[in-house]
Amino acid sequence: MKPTIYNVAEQAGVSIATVSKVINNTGRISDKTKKKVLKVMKELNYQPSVVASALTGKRTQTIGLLIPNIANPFFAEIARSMEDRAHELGFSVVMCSTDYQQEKEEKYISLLIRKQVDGFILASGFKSTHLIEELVKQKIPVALIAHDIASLSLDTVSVDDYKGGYQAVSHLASLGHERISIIAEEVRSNDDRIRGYQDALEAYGLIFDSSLLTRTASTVDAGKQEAERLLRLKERPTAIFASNDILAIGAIQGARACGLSVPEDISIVGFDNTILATISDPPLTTVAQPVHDMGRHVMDLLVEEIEGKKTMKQRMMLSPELVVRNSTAAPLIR
Amino acid sequence: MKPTIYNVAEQAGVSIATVSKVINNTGRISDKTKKKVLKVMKELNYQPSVVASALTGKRTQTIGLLIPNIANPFFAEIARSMEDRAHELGFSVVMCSTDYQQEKEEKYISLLIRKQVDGFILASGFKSTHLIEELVKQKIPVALIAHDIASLSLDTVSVDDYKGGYQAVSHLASLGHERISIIAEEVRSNDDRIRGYQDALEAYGLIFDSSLLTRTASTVDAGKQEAERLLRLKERPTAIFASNDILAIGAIQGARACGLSVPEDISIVGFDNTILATISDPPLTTVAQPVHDMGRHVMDLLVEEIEGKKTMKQRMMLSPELVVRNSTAAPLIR
DNA sequence: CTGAAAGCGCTAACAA
DNA sequence: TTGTTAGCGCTTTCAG
Repeated sequence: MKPTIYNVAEQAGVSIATVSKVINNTGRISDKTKKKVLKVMKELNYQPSVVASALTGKRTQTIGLLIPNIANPFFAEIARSMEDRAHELGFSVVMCSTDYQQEKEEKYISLLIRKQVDGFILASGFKSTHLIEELVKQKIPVALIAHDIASLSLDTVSVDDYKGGYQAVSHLASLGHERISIIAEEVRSNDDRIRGYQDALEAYGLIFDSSLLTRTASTVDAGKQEAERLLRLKERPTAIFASNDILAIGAIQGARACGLSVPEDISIVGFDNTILATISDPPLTTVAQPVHDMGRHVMDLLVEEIEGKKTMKQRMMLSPELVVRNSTAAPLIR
Repeated sequence: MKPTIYNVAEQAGVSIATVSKVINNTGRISDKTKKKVLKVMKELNYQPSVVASALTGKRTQTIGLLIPNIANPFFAEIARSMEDRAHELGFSVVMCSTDYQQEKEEKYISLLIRKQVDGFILASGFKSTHLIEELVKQKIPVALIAHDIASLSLDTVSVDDYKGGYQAVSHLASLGHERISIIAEEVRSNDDRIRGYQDALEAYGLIFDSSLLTRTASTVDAGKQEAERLLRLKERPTAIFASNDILAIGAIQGARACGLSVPEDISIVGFDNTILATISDPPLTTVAQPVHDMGRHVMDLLVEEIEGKKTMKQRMMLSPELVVRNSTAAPLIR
């Protein structure tokens, strides 16, 4: 059997209260007995039970992470950064892929509540706002990553999507492109990227042509289809801003399918700067989200919340950064 | 406060024992009281505490997953399939990325033991064999995925690496390639892929040239470097078998850096069939691991073990399957 | 068919 | 400085 606090107490000739105190470093214990207890714990290879301690009202030291899909590189990379920070702070993370289904969101939240997780991190794509309100009502700490919900006052870490869109399009416009198309994903965060796109156009004196704006699901194929469609327009764009790397890679494929080469005939910029951007051919110019910082910061916010050393909810909006690679160039003179 | 079993007992006018029985569907309860209790549970929105029940010796319904890095697409995809099956079976999974560091392996295992996970799944790249033995000794269920440890009798689901290597190289040889190189990752599972490579060569009457065999770390850059080196050999290979998609993509880049085009001048095949293979340019011919089945099967094995309905450890070796895309072709006649 | 009561391993007053 | 004790929320005999 695994040793319990009773075993070490007995072995050390003290009470369980004393053992508990040395485990948690609380109360005042003489050096001598402390040393003795520590020694016995080591000898018995005693590991305090988190379960038992959680039952007395302490934390489970685990946090629930709800993301759309861990198999998506962007989310996997964010998850990794959160996991690392969580471990540094003494927490474990249980992962739940929701596939954007409210049914799963609900199921996993209630499951994790029963398991007494100390808090939740909800990634972009989380739809069930009413569940968040419920959590707040139950005083369960929640933080948002990679999206913001204006109507709710929550700890939030997101990226400045407007700025990201603006940067991407400015880059293209400053290269000399005048017909710039956008392929956006069908999610809320993309609204800001689109606004950034529009404002950048305007800043460069370009007119916004709604036939150059298209929204679709986030798959390589969808990106390819849309790009092909756009490139078959009578007045085709010379540049495409895709709202994530997957769509951008689809767009590259679409361009090639139309017999165009990237970046000579058409420039393409993505968003996220996932591993996909580095291995694409040509390497993708893309707007990088500071994934590492984002993960670290939400976890910090959430844990502070959990440990009660916070008075206010905090929203952090980090800046994206354009990473120029080889999928963009000046348009050919024609 | 969250309602407890006492609240519902009181509200329903029965004892907590009765409530417990209806929760767990144990013992014999009259339909009438059962219905009443159920009703009260619903009214109070009662959720039994997993923590409390775990303390009485029941399961925590959570399993620990140790993988090298969730940000690596191959592991992310496997993790996803395991997560799905776990949820279907009523378990949660907590993820731990070990970065191939024994220090982390040890830390996470001991952490999860304290949290009373019901079992562990250790993915390829797990090094600390002694820790596994320790788990076995403590009667904690363990299963292995994507690798096998011959010396240990464990539930294991892996892929036939030998066969995968054989398939990859057979494909190349049957296309007419005679100088086939291999870039392998520095991990044990790759030994079998190399044996498959060698045997396939022999089967096609080709001689094994050790200068065409190289081992390296698994990064795009390493793949590129090695490919460049190989392609600068006086008698350069006309095909490269890379032992995973990342290396293969690096190899494609290396080939291009040497002014060669894929697959016209050089054929390249990868391994894993991750998302990377589908977005690479050209799309990568690669050996697919049946990730979905693998995840499902380990989880099934582990859970059976956890629930004690198993008498023997089981090893499953699934077959890989060659997926032919556009990175391979017959060599040019010269 | 139902309930009383003894734990599960640990924490936190409160005494001593 | 150390120990006694009453829970935490649930499961499980064992009586009734």
